[in-house]
Amino acid sequence: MYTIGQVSEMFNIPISTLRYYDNEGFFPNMQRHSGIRDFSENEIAALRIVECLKSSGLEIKEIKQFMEMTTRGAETYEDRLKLFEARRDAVENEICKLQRTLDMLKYKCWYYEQAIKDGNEDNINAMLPDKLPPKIQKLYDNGNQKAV
Amino acid sequence: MYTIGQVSEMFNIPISTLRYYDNEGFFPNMQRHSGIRDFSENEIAALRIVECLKSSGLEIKEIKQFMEMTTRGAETYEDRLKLFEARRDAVENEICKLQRTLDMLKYKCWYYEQAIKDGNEDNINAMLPDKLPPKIQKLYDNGNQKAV
DNA sequence: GTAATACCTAAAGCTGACTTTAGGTCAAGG
DNA sequence: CCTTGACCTAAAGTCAGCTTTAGGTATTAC
Repeated sequence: MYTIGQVSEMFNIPISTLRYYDNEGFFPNMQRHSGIRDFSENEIAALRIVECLKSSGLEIKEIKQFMEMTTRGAETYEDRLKLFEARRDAVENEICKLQRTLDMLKYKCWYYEQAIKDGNEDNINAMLPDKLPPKIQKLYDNGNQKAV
Repeated sequence: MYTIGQVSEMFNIPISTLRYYDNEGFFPNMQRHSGIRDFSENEIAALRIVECLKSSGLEIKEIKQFMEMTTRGAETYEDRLKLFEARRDAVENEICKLQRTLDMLKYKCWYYEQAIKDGNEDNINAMLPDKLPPKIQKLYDNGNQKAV
């Protein structure tokens, strides 16, 4: 059993945010003693799922809906599976997108290293769009790919 | 040369957003003819950089500062390099974090597949926290890792 | 016995990133 | 010649996700 202050420290989440989450219904079974919240292992587990769903890009109101599902037991297993599958696919997609962003950023690092050496951007710009050194060309092309 | 409507179509960005970006100073050298914006290859390139910096997690006002730097020429090469290096590191970090999220989501998919087969979560919960099938255990452990 | 600390609520406030509104210009088509 | 469509501006509005404020209770520390 933990107090809100302890959970705040453990997870590095402001107390105000934990109370906000509680108001949103993220801890449907949380107990209280004389008004004070009791975070049990149950709520800790819920919070971990909340963090996971949040970093997968799910909105607060959708997390709320998921928490409602968990209170409805076995009849929502299928829906919950579908939700996690959709989140899994979304995150896989997001990782691909970030990989392209990363390649673009690496290209830009190379670009400015060269510009610093040369004192200007003329040499580099003369190589665009397809006469860059092979490794850099790859970063550049990959970084400029359109989303699928 | 493109009109705002053409750029909007090309990039799938609302016209209102392009005008907002212009007001924020993202196209410092854009020309106009009798009030109407002329997007040249220059602005197209700027927009690509904006998109890249945005998906790296940079805020609008910081993108604005970057655009100011580009207008100050060679004296800001070092600063621009530092910015891109910082963004590169941030995105590498974000990809790692999303990889952990992804493992957690995959674990949850397995979890609900099992729950559907079993009709309840009892068998699975009896395996927690360290008696899961090896592959699943890996996803679970990795997904529960704390950020570095 | 009073002061500091950790908890509580409801409601208002804030920030970022747009988007919508209300009103206007200008060129081409029927 | 008038209406349709694509452009323009400044300013107000929206939405998510918190955070702050104002006011209160309960326990421990000196």
